[in-house]
Amino acid sequence: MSDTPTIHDIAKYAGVSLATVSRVLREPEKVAPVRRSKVREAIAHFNYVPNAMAQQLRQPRFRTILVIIPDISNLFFAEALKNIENVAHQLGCRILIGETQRKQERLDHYVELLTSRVADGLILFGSLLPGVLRDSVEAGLPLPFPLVLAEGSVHAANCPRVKIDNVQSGEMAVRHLIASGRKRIAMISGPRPYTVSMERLEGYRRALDGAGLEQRGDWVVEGNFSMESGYEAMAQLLTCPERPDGIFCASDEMAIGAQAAIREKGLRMPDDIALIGFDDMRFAAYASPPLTTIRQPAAQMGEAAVRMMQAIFRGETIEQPTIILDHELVIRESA
Amino acid sequence: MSDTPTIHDIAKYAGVSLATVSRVLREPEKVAPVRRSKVREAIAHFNYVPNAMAQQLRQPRFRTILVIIPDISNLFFAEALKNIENVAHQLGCRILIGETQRKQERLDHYVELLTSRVADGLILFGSLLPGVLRDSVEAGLPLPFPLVLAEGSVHAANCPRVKIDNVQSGEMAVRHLIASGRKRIAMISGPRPYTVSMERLEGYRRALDGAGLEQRGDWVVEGNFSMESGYEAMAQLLTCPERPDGIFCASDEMAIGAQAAIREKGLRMPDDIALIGFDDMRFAAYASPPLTTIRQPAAQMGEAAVRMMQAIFRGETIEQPTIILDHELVIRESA
DNA sequence: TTGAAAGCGCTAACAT
DNA sequence: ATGTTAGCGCTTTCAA
Repeated sequence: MSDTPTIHDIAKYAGVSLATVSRVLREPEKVAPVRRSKVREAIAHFNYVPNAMAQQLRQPRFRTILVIIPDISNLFFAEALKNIENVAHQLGCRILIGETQRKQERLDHYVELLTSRVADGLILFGSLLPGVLRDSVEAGLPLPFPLVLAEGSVHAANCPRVKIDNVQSGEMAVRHLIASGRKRIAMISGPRPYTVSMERLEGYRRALDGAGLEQRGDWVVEGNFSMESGYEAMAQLLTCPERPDGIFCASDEMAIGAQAAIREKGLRMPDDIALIGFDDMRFAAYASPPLTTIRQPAAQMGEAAVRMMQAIFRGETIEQPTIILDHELVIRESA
Repeated sequence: MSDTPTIHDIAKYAGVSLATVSRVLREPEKVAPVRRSKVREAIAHFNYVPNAMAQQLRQPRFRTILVIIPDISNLFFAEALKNIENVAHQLGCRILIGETQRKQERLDHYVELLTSRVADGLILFGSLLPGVLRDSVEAGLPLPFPLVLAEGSVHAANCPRVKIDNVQSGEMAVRHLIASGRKRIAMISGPRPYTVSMERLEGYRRALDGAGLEQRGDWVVEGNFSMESGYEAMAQLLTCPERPDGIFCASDEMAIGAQAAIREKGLRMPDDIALIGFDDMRFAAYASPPLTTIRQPAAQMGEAAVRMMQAIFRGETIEQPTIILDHELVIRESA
């Protein structure tokens, strides 16, 4: 924790000018070998590393991407994040992570990192929109900083985004339930204000309409994507006069909560109740019974988002401003 | 994405000097109301936000903490991280997160953020030690930057750290198994090189010794903390000529994998095999059967680490350089 | 090939 | 109460 050496120290020690030290650092071939090694020696001696702030100030390079997610302990985001880190690493840029806990205030706080130029671009997961962006995004106005929307929940005019087709995948899930002969199909949906929730619910409705199956108000109960809420929603569903024989959960977490409620009642899956989740997170295969689910490609989503951001940084025109990734039905044993 | 205004633009627009603008920003009461509002108007007009790099360069405040964890999709770390974010927020400092995936190379890459002063301090989870620190930490030499060790796995002389007592908690887990009458107790341990793994294993040994119970080489199998490895380790344990009737898993993830293997064999928990995990992560309560486990206070650990870092920043002398947090036995249904 | 000097955007003495 | 000025640590013309 001793005092940090600056370029001056190096210059003095090596008996050269600041400019020479700087050159050794970034275009060493332009410095005579003798001095070059003198400088290198000094650098080694002081254990010198240039101050990144100062470098950045003088010669701004795009480099830091802020990634905002609603909840860091949600495995879907964790998985996406992981790949974002990986790809960003390769591409030589830095990742900053912010967790909003779905609070507007925290989101806005993080977004200050962009306006104050600590970060150069934003990859935004979740359904909240930063206050500063509210007007511009909706109206399709130019944005104050590079932005990529991920998981596709915010309604934004022409902003680059990467998502899956939530209504189609919701429909696919419910169709699978229908194909196995279920007639009384319920849904544990995501929280109401979020578009992902609404889209998956829409998929559920379409599948039911398509098959001419009954739809009842008390067969749709709203959770908040957590296991706890899944458990409670399922408990409630189990009290319905017409007990459902198939359940579509808008997230695997909720499905795992629901499974616990079903097991507690001594009911069997899929015999008594078939259950399908959404995400295919790491735990799905180890659930009891192993969870049938719709796979959302978290890793790919992360990668695509970073690549889009890079393209924006480079000033390339984005040929495909919204990328829709493939979802996939993963059949295990719960349905 | 238009050109960013600087303090000059504001000054010119408001017809005042740079200094006045700067003052309005940080000590507004020292500026006459008329000009103050003129400046504020200009700020609003340009939508001006000071460049954080430049601020930081001029007036360095300790503010950014780098948190390095092995695996972001491991819920234990996710949980700790969450609280770190929260506390740091309150304390007005920024968090950068780095994931090493247990690779020395990635760790060292992240540590450059410290030497180049993008970050001001490091909270290090996991058992890897950055290359730059190897000598100094072991020898107890002064460190090149503020460091707090969390989860207590690295052997470091007198570096501030926060951990739990892994051997005692391992012992507690196994004692619980013994108390329920188990005689043939196996362990699915963490990976060998890590001290946390070794300490929990030591706890297992002590408990067995204390009770005079048999210890067999094939009753200890090594996993890597993942569900997959837990599943495989359990499958292996199930082939032992003397089948264990109690299992201590060094992580809940491995325990959940092990549960799947046990269920597949049609064995019942805890009747045929009692199982105890470690961590008490979010999924433990929803496992089948709900997992008995040792609770590791992830959130507290995060909070304590941040507070220690703050103390170092402030130059306070740390009265208690190593904080040992309490673990706790959480009895559910698997043992 | 090298060095002097002018900034990058901001803050804080020091004057006034 | 306000403005002038000298940096923070670095990069990059521009001369030499």
